Amino acid sequence: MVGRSRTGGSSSRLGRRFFDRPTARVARELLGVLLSVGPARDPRVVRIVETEAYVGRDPANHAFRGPTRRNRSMFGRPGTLYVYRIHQVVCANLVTRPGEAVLLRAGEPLTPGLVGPSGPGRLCRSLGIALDDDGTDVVRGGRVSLARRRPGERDRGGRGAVVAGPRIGIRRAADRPLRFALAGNPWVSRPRPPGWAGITAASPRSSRGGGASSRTRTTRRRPSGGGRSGDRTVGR
DNA sequence: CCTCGGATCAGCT
DNA sequence: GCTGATCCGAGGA
Repeated sequence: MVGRSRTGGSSSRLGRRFFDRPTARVARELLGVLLSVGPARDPRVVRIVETEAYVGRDPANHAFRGPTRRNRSMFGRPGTLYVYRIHQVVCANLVTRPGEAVLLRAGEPLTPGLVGPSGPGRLCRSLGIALDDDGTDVVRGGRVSLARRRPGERDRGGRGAVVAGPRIGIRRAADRPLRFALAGNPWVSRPRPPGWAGITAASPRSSRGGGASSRTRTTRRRPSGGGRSGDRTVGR
């Protein structure tokens, strides 16, 4: 389901307007969107399958206490990339409105060889997103860009069922479900949101709208040795 | 300056 | 399922 013809625009690239909307909604609609990083001739691409919204008046939001040197990107234009470091990894967010953003938590690898895009830190490491990319405007398009589909590719029409739940690693996040994921997608990080299991597991008449679960593979296989680190220092 | 704790992840029980 | 590595940012003294 999902309107396949909402194609008001001609370009598949996400524009400023897409991001300049309520954060939770942007987070939800980013599911299914293609995220590309690197040179146009050889980009690393994933399909976003899990996100989290960080809204205003939320203590867990990095921008909660106003602008600082670290979070200044969060006050940039809608579509600005906010990359921060935690422990030893980096996480990427897309700014919606000033002081609010969407954390990219996981992606389904579309580029051969891409590994471990499950989890915000792994997603960045796999794609090659670094602190250098902080402040990038993905609407203008550069090393990092977002699109509904690949160039010349046909519209897939629909992203499948979406499940929501509390955010990961946030205390008292029980207020409302701001974590979104594609139901049944094997690349969604754990713990899985409520409703996830119901889609793939035991559900007599679950086959509703196409087997999102056709891929009965191990959730997180690690091609140790083959795919390699995927850490290949991307450009510059 | 010092303290606290984290939008994580890997590894072990 | 739980713990610890690891280290920087933010805030208070």
